Amino acid sequence: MPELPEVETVVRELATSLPGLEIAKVSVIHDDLLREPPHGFRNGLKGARFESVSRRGKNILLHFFPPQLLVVNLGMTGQLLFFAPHRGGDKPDDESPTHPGVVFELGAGGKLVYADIRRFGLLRRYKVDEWEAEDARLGPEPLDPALTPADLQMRLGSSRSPIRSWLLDQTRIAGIGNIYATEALFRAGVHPKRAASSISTEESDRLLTAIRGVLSESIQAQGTTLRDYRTASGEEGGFRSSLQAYGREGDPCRRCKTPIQRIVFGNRSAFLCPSCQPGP
DNA sequence: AGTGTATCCTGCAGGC
DNA sequence: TGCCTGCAGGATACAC
Repeated sequence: MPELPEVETVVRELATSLPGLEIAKVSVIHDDLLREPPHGFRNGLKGARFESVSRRGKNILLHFFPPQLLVVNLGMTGQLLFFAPHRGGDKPDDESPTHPGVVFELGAGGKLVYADIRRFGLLRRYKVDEWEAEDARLGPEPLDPALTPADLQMRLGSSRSPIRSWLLDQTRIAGIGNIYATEALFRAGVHPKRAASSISTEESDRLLTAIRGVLSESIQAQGTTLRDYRTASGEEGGFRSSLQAYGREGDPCRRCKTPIQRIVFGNRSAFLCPSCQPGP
């Protein structure tokens, strides 16, 4: 679930609540979520003050003072939940996540909880320059106006990989996952198995428009909840009912009524309308 | 350079 | 009710 719109939603919420708060205590429940020993992680973050929150691709960037970053990738089922300080009468048990992985107790009495059922997520600390090196490995942001249709086509031009695989590759373009790749290709009328290099100028224009449309509409709806995704305040995203292809195998295409088809390649399901998205 | 496969892990839906 | 299989938003590593 957590693709660009879901991550953006979480980031926007956290950006209104975390800055200025200090980490009072760190509890690591599942150390397989980290890339370093838990004691180093705890000691490195205790006393750190949140400065800002931002996003890069599908990564949540928590910026601290003194300068360092905590970069959170939600994997498949990760949640980053903010709990404001309690007042009398609250029942914390009702809102406690079922699969906490790391708990940050905040100076003001609130807490930030990373929860993750499958634990494919990752919490990594970086020095600022270390992160810059990682950042440089990611492709451009699809919503960045600096990315032009001509840029996209130039990047596509050199690759013979299927366009769906190309879109999922974070080093080529950052933030797109299986749901939004599926939806954008449907909107653009491009078959998921078409070679990236075979995409025409007109098609890459349509594709970029479709990518931006589906991502920004989903951000408006606070993302897509299939099962586990929640915003930082625990809400479900509302974009699921707007999906036109993803998960709709056998259902009629909303444009032409042809049954939506499911195919599998690259170890992932792809959904398409065989009529609106003619084969490679 | 690409692709197919496997891995990490848990939970749920569907078939029997 | 229970057991089994397949499948899931992601990232990465491997052999070919």
